[in-house]
Parts: sequence; structure tokens; C-alpha cells
Amino acid sequence: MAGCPEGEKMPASKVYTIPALKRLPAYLHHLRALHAAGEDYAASPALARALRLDSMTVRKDLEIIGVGGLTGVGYPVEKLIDGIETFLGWKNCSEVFLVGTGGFGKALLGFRGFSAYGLRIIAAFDRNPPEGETAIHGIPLFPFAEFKHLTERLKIRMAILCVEDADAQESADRMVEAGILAIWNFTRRTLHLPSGIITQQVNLAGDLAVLSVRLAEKLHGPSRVPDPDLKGEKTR
Amino acid sequence: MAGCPEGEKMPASKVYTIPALKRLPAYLHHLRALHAAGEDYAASPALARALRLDSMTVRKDLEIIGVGGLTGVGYPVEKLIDGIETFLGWKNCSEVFLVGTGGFGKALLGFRGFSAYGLRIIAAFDRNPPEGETAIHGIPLFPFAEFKHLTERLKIRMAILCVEDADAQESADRMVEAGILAIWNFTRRTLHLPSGIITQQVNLAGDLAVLSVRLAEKLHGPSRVPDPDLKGEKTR
DNA sequence: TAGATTGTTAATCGATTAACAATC
DNA sequence: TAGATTGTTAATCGATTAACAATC
Repeated sequence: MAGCPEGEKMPASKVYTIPALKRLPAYLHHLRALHAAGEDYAASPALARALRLDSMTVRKDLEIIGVGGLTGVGYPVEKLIDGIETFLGWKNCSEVFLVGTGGFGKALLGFRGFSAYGLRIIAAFDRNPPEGETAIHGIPLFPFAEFKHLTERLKIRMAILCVEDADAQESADRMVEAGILAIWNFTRRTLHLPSGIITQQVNLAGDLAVLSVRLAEKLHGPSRVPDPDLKGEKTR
Repeated sequence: MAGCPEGEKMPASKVYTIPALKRLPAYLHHLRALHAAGEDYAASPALARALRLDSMTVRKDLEIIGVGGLTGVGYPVEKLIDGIETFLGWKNCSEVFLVGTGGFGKALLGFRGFSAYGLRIIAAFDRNPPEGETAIHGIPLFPFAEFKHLTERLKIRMAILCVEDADAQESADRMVEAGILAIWNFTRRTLHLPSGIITQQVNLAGDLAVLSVRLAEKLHGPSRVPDPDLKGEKTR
């Protein structure tokens, strides 16, 4: 009800591009700050300035959400927040498991802010949990042997993989066996899994590579000849 | 010396693309494993299979390094490793500072593997370090007030930013004042800094957005109409 | 030689940027 | 109305994919 002119032009949310999808959380983050500051509308040029983007990029990205703006004014902040959360499926947190409680795993368990990103880590697993330790940062810790049983019982669909590199493939295989459909991979290994299983690899080393090369260019100039002692001997 | 045919065709390392640059650490990681396993040559189709890429992509990427392959055989593993490390400037570790010793900061301090990525965190800083705590995971901890002094004395160029979101811009400003040229930003805030300062933002929420949407599509089908209760009221 | 892979040039695909009419 | 911004269509730019000759 409430006047949908012809039933013909539903918002219908456009096809998204991956880079745009990756920018959505940044909009969400900033819009929440604007909302907290009492702003009702946000114009694309202002959003662009805040997030170091182009105003056309902002408009194209927000088109994905299907929340229209007011010409000459901007986009309604509250509706946009709601729209992005809905689009990303972050309105209700999904419950996930985390495997591997080494350095990174422990840090993620301690990060309180995941609920703002639609995630709730409800249990952690480790191949051999330290004697007597039953929780980390208040999140219950189990031996990995119980992973399958609990995944099935709680119908968990997504898991965070933080084990040692050497155990990555093996752990992922067991996850899939247990019925996990999506894996957030903090390991440096590329996973080989059945098609249909969704994975997202965190590539911190890649970011670092960009940073390293850019800094080197700034310090030593942009011509990057591999090094005097590698010379011209391409082949052989 | 050692026969550079005409002095005319130096490897001269091609212009790189950002996506290719981000893939280089993955090649490096895998090539090191091959080297440890005693392999002398790696062919592009094999590398492609291991890293879930295309063999043409692999060849294009490796062209950047300027280490030629042997037609019909593959690329020399050891030279490639050396070439990638050299290209990325990871042969000798650069010394960096880390600011903010909350959850993520602490995890990074505990991560032993940074030396393989050309990084050595030689000191950590916090606005107010816990009473009596002078080191974390063996890395000395100082109050942030000493950041400038130590940056200048040790000529540090790169810093890792792990403070609370609310302090991100302020901390980054102080880093730049101290002479830092490159910032690896683990904060969710977009930094506004003088041009010429190099930043790389870690966008974990972006990865998570991709994962969330893909999983939702798998579970509920690909048509993502924003939700029945948002209706067609685009404007107003 | 035969088989396999490199390296290069061209074609396709996708994302960003530009231009501008429509709108409040 | 005048000023500003949205939303769309077209043009540019960049990266991936394809095709294939050269090479060991």
C-alpha cells in the first residue's frame, strides 16, 4: 500500500559492482556518524569529500541501495542507513564461529564492534585449547573436534578461519564437511574448496605491498629497475 | 658485466597495476614453499592452479618483476623470489612504529611473520600505556608523547595506525608532524592528510560486505529487492 | 622433432569519469 | 525563479582474457 504509482517502478536495487559493494560499509559508518550528529540529509558532494571519493561515484553507489535522494537537497540519512543495512543483510546479526585462537583470532574475538557489521561470533575453536581455558573475551572456547556437532546443531553458515597457514586447507575442508557455506579466510593460503562454497581472503600483505612500493617511489624516484646486480640476463 | 647484449634491453621492470601488485605477495608466499620443497622451476599454469588465477594473469604479473622464464619449462623459482623481494623492497626490513595497542594493535605486535613481509615493528605507542607495562610481546612500549622524538631520532618513515576510530585523524596528524610518510590505517576512518603522505586503508568491513551479500544470494536467491516494507516510496 | 610454455599484441570486459537534462 | 543536486546516458580509462607466434 501507500502509493506505489504503477507497481511498475519498484526500487528493484540495481546490479552492484564489487568495488561499490566494498565501499558500502564506509558510507554506513559515516552516515551513522552524521545521524548521531542530528543530520537529516547528506548530499553526494559532501559524502564524497568525507570519504575521498567522487560525487558521481557516490551517486552510482547509492543507486544500488534503491533509496532515492531529494534533488537539490541530498539523500535521507536515516533511510540510507536502513537501506544499506538491509542490502548487506546486517539488520540482524548472523551467528558465526571462529577457528584458530592465535594472535589474530584472539584479536578478532576481542573486537566488540562486529555487531555493527552484522556479525556475532558465538563460539571459538582451537585444535588444542589451553588446559582449563573455556572462554576468550567472554566467548566460549571448544576443541575443534566439536566443530561439526555444534555447527549442525546451531545451523551455523559462516566461519572465520584464523589457524596457522599450515593447517588452513585441512581446517577449511573440515568446515565444509560440517556444512559451513562461507569462510572468511585470514590465512595466507589460497583455499581449494568445492564450487559453491564462498570464500573471502584477507590480503594484508597485498595492501602492504602497495604501501611499500609507493613509499619506495617517493623516496628513491619512480624508476624501479630491479637492482644493479640482477642485470640484463633475462633468460637462462 | 656478464653479457648484457646491447645495453639496450635492460629488464627495466614494466609499469605495474595495483591489482597485480597486490597479488605479488601471494606468488612470493607460494614460491617460497616451492623453493623449500626443492623445486627449481615453476610454470605459469601450475602457479595459476595453486593461486586460483589464470596462467596469462600469472605471466603478465611476473613480467613486472623483470625475471624472464624458460620457454617450455617455467620460471626460475629462486630468481623470482629474489626479484619479487627486491621489487617490493622487502629484502631488508624497514623499521616501523605501531600506534594504539588495543585489540588489533596487540595482535599485530604478536604476529611473528612480518619480517617475511619486509617489516619490523621496533616500538609501540599508546596514549596512556598501562602503569608499569614497558613492552608487549617483547616490543618496547612508549607513551605517544614520545612518538615525535623517537621518529626523528630513528628516522622512521612508516607507521601502523591501530588507535580507536575517534582518535584516528588526530593521531595521523601527529604522525605526519613527526615526519612519517606512509601510514597503514587499520582504523575505519578515512584520513585527511597533506598530499604526498601515502596511506593504505585496511577495509575488513568491505570484504565482509562481499561475503555477506554472496552468502545471502546463495541462501535466498540472487534478486535483492530491498525488503517488502521499504516499498516503492523512492523520494520523500 | 614434438610438446609445452613463454611473451606479446589485440579484443573484450568492466569500472570510473564526464556531461547534462530533469527536478526540487 | 535561481541555485544546487540528483540520476541517467555516453565516453574514457584500465584490467583481464583471448589468440598466437616465438622458443626451448
